[in-house]
Amino acid sequence: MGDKSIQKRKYILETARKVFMEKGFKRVTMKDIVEACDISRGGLYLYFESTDQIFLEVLRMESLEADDVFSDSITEDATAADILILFLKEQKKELLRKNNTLTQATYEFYFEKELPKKDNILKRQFDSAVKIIEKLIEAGVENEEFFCDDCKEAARNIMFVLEGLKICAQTIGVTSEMVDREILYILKSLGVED
Amino acid sequence: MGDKSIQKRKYILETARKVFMEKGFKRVTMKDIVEACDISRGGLYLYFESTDQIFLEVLRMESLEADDVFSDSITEDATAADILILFLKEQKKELLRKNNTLTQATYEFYFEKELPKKDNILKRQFDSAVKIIEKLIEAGVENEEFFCDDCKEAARNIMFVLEGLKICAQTIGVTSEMVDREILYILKSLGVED
DNA sequence: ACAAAAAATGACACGTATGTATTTTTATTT
DNA sequence: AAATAAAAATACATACGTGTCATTTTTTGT
Repeated sequence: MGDKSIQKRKYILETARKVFMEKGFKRVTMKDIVEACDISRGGLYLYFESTDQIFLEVLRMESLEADDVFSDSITEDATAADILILFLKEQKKELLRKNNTLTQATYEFYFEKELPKKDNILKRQFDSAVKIIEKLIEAGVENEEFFCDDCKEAARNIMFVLEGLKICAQTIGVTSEMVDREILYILKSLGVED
Repeated sequence: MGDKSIQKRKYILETARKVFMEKGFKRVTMKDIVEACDISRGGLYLYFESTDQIFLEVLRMESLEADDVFSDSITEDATAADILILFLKEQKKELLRKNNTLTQATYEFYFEKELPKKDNILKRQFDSAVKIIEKLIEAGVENEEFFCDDCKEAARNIMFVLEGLKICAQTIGVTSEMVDREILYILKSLGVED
């Protein structure tokens, strides 16, 4: 596979990502991707053999980028509380994005595929986020910024709340104010008085 | 529509419910329901005009039953903490049920239909659960069982955690221990020491 | 028991998604 | 520039889901 082929593969993935963002996972067909990429049906099969494969690769791209944003923010020179707030604000922005269909698409994909619950991209993302938040809280406790008995559990709790907000945003809708209240509640539970 | 028709309608809905529980929403076709009910394609269309309609009615049934279970538990003669623990245990049982595909199906349905976020069954269920938990916490605060500044926000927080656990159970998997730890965390945040 | 009405059936026509195989176009090599 | 290889496009065969409709079966009333 030549350099040009690799470029085209990448182009297809990027275009497909947009399609998934517009339509979710289940409503995207090979035809949709073909049309978005302005290539032929047969051509697409030369690069990918199913929408599943395409979506998985899109997800992989996505998770790499997410990690980057994450590590960028924690290398900032700020207090633990600052970083946590930054992180929560970032999450808020993400989960309030109108028609955040890539999130939907991910859920749909996992629902349909009945993937192994033990080892999948989502789980790895979740676990790594928990670890980072845990470290953050530990640092905050050292600094006496936070008060917390069980940092790991506190970190997990934050992630569950965020997941809850995310799915609610996609189904019953959440307002900016609701998210803010949750963020305040989280901070207060760590003993942060604003 | 005679009494017999009503019976048959009910029979179809109950059978369809099982099908949705096995396959989710998106993978269920009229054919699946027809075969499960052991009736003909045309016959089904006499009672329902789409899988959407069937699913919505199944959901409605479900939400009515859920309300019943709920009010049963709060009429018990017990302390606020007891009732809250009972409720959380009930939720735990529900969310750990292997292949809880009706939950999945509900999400899939809401993803696909892009229903009004303001007024839908899920939202009504969520809001009513928040209200009940809020009342419960208020009662607990009166009793000095709980400590809590903002009962409404605490109630909302509990619901978001539960929603987070629910979606995680369906995608990345959660263990019984993880749920227990969350329940303890919730109780501790209300000042309950076990 | 028979006619009329109601309910149920199964086949049909239509649309759409998939994957492959053949043909055509484009690129590469000598 | 011709021959060969690679890439892309098109057409095709298959499969499946939907909704309707003519026909058959069952139920109901007299």
